[in-house]
Amino acid sequence: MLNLLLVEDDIDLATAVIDYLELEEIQCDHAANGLVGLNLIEKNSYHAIVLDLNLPKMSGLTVCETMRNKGIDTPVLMLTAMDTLQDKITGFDKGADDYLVKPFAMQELIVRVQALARRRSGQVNRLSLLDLELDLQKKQAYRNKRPLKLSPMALKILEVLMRESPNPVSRETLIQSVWGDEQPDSNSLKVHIYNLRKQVDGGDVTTLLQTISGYGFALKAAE
Amino acid sequence: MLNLLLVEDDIDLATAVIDYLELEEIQCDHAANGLVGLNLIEKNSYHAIVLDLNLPKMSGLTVCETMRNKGIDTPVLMLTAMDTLQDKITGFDKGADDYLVKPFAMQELIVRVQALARRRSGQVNRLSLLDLELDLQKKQAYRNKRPLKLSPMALKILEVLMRESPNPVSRETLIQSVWGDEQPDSNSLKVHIYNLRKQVDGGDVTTLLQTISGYGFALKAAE
DNA sequence: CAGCTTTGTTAACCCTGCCTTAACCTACTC
DNA sequence: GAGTAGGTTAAGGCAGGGTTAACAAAGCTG
Repeated sequence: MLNLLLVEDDIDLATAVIDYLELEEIQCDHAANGLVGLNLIEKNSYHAIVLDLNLPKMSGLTVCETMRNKGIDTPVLMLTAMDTLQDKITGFDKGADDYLVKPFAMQELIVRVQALARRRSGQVNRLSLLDLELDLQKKQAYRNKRPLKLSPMALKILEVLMRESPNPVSRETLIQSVWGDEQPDSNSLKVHIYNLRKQVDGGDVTTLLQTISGYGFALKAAE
Repeated sequence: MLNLLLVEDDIDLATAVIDYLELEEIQCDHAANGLVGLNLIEKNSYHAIVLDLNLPKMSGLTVCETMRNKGIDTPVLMLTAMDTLQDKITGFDKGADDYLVKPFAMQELIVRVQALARRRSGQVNRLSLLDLELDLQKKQAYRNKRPLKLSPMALKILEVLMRESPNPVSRETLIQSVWGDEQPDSNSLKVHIYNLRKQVDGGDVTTLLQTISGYGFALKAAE
């Protein structure tokens, strides 16, 4: 299920959007000004953010720019009445992923947000990275067309890594997304990574599963 | 440099777009019908695809749907005169990432395509200073496009310096922001700065990491 | 249901690479 | 030429990551 944040000071519009999203079974937090929005963004993890630009306390542009500078890459859809070309260019320049001008059709907001969130929360049923492929329906991965023998848990880890590729995934988020809340209290992850690596990179020339020291792991071609 | 595919049967429009993209130094292949487009998509790898919907041989919607089913997840921007809500919903449903209605401003096409491509390549948030760049997601810095080999601690130091650039940072604040409260009681910082400098300025003409005698360090071009 | 296989967890150990530390070097100042 | 600030090197400790094996749990199979 999608988990959004709406940052919008017009209460009427905000409740309308939230009500509508609920019908679509989309969970949605709400912040009424820029500062509160930024705090929520830093504290929580959302699939996407719908951001009004004309906000009290801190403008939406500043919110977006600030979160990007802090390394938060959640997709942002800017929602505003400012419709000149220059406004749009500025919005994308500050790190927006999409830009929707008021007034808008509720349905369009929804499909655009879903499009933004889609890559991460997985409607795609086949992922690929160079010669590494993952078929999520068959639960089968291939390296260079050769099928890999992966345990269910190794598959989950591979899926998370491939979705984030080429960005690294921290140990915590990896553990969180694979084990959920109750986590093994030992080096299980190390062993799974080891086994995964043996399958993915074993015997092949180019190594894809890189260790990011002190942080986590990343799937990408070595630099 | 970006590498796009434009699938568009209106030759006048296509050449106009391509000419414009060239001014922005964006490389762009062109296909005049859906089938040719799909072939190119399968054969090559693009950063993003601009797809007209009303095409000879095979409609843009079919092209998009087919490539998604084959596991190709290149971002797609649909470009069409069909502007009803239902058209847009259908477009996103078939796997589009963005949807732009004709007529459109060339600049808007460009910024939207760039937004799609940068998200896919994971380059959403970067700090940069001349030819020195820091990708906060990848936890990777580049000098003149060459990746730098930095330890986790060197990376933290670089991040602090880049955020303050071109202002100098005092030793105390640098130590405070990297080590926090319990600090090494020796010349650790000196060594880290040395290693950092070797990576950042090593072998390059312009030095960026300047020493402010008696105070600290600054990242900027030499006077 | 017994025995086999597959999978996940845990512990133990090894090893690499990072951080610290100290010592020495250089340049500049008084 | 001693003092000081910063630069350069090398050594050692240690943590974190890699590797292995043993065991437990769960699934299959005859």
